[in-house]
Parts: sequence; structure tokens; C-alpha cells
Amino acid sequence: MKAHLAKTMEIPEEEKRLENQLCFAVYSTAHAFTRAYKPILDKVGLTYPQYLVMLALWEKSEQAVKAIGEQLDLDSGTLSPLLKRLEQNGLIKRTRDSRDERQVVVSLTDKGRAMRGEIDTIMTAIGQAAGCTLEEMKTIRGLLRGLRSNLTAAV
Amino acid sequence: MKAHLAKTMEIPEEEKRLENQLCFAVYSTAHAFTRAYKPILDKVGLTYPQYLVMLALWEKSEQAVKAIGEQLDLDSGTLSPLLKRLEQNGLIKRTRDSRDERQVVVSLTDKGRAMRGEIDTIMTAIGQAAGCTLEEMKTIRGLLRGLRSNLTAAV
DNA sequence: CAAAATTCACTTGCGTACAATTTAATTGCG
DNA sequence: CGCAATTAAATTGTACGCAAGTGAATTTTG
Repeated sequence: MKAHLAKTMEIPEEEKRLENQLCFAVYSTAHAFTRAYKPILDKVGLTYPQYLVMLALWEKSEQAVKAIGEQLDLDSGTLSPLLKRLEQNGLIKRTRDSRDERQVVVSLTDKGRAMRGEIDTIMTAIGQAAGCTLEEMKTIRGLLRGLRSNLTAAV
Repeated sequence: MKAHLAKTMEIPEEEKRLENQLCFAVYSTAHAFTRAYKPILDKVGLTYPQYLVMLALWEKSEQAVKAIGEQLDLDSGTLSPLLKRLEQNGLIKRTRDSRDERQVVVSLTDKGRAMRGEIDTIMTAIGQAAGCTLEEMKTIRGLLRGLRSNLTAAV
């Protein structure tokens, strides 16, 4: 991918408007997603970031905090209190790894495992709300992955 | 746009993985943007949401809190403390509207107006970091607008 | 092998987000 | 006109995000 504007080229005023910022499109869509998830996730007692952690655990039911952080791109400063709340709600268990006492292994409880039964209901509801075709979904997903990887590499 | 999956159709396991969620692609790209902006905005002493408010004010230098909230899709619970910080930093001024005392009119100070001079530097830097063509940018922006409008309508 | 460097999770502090409540001002309706 | 409903902003309480720092465990290195 190439830079869209050369350094010497003036940025047109129209491109400086809030509504035309790509970052804002991403930012506001992220909020729209969170709001769309809220009534659905309220029913099962999860927040949206907690739901993402559960998705990671439903894929692999025993993971260190660090591994979860790598998938979600979140650090322990965010995850520690979040995981504590999931534990208080009885969905996960946290135990020190006996092989490496620095690590905390997060694992699903029966209740946490059982909650995976809601996944189809949740995803269908969100799919309806997003209201785009599988094709569009894949297109956006792919474009965002490229964008994210550029942004991450740049820092 | 049509729903991508009929209610009676099973969702394939692959589509249930965290990495394949459209919501997660949006969520993690939003974070990547915030991180990419951080070193750039640190230089001018703004956070990313504060920068978005400044963009709105650089377009129209006097606006009620409500009007700003409508553009950013944020409520006064978020904006009130944020605007207080912008005021403390001397970038904006807040005054009660004499025609309608319920409203608080936010306006740029000279310092806030002067900061617009940084906009080209900031946008060029982010454009480089995002590293996509103007074409791609417009494509993603357009797709996200559609997605956001669907999600908002659904709630 | 022991000291230094690194790693992992936790904690603290600050700044969003957002629901819900509060207070003050304005509008609308009988 | 007068009171109820509405509106705008601020406040309170909960939950992220993330930088920076702490402390304990492990790895690296001299």
C-alpha cells in the first residue's frame, strides 16, 4: 500500500472535516457495535469486552492472561480487573501456573462453558443488526485487518 | 442490505472465532488508531477524543454541547468532563447561552484556533501510518458508514 | 553459580463511555 | 396564565483502556 497523499500536497479542506476522517468512521462504528450488543449481552450478564474474552476462551478453554491479551490486543492493566469480574460472576477460574508461577491460567467453569450455548443467538442477532451480506462482511473485515496491521506496524 | 445468514441456518464454527468477528475487526482497529495517534497528539497535548472535539470546533467555532455530542455520538456524561479539561488547557471557552440558559456554548479561544495549524501535520502523519490509498480510504469509510447506520437503526 | 535483566500479572492514576439521576430552564397544553 | 412535560448539562457510579510502577518468578549472562 502507498501513502494516499504526498507530503508536499495540500490536504483539501473537505478531507479535514470530522465526518470524513477514516479514524472517526472506525471509532463511531465501534461505539455503534457496542450499543447494538448491549441489550443482547445484558441478557447473559456480559459486557462487550467480557464477551470478547469469552469468545477467546470458547476457542481454547485454558489460557494464560498474556495469551488472551495477545488475541484481544489488551494489556493486563485492562484484563486483570475484567477477569476478576468474570470470576466473580462464576464464568472463569484463575489459578497460578505451577510450572511458571508468574503466569495466571484462566479457565472456563461449567457455567462459562454452558454459556457458549448462547453464541448462535447472539451472533444471529448481531448479524441482523449489522444487516450486511456475508460478502460485505468479509470485505470490511479484510480491509480493516490490513489497516490495523499498517497502523500497528507504524508505531 | 440483507441479513447475511437466515435464522434457520447454522453458523459455521469458523465464523464463531474471535478473529473472524466483524465487530472485533472494528474494535481492534479503533484501538490501533488511538495508539497511532497517541505520539502525534501527545506533542500538542490532546487525547484522541479531545482531538475529535477540536475537529468539530475547527469546522464551526461556536457550538452547544448537544451539537458536538450529535456529531461525535457522545452524551454530556462523556463530554462535560472532557470539555472541562479542554477549557483548563485554554483551548476552549464555555459560556451559558443567554437566549437559552440551559445550553452551554463551547467556543474556541485564540490558542484553540491557533492549534488548527497542526492539522496538516497530524493528518499527514496518520495518513502515512494508515498507509492506504485515497481509494481504499473512501471504500472503507463508505462501508463503515453503512454498517454504522444499520447498527444504529437496529437498536 | 550469582547478579542482572527480563517477564508476568497486579495495581494506581487518568481519561473516556455510558446508564441513571439531578437540577435548572424552557415549552406546551389545558 | 400556570403547571406538567420536556430539554440541556452536569453529576454519580460502573467498566473499560492504557501508561507507569511494583513485586515476585524466571531467564540470561558474566
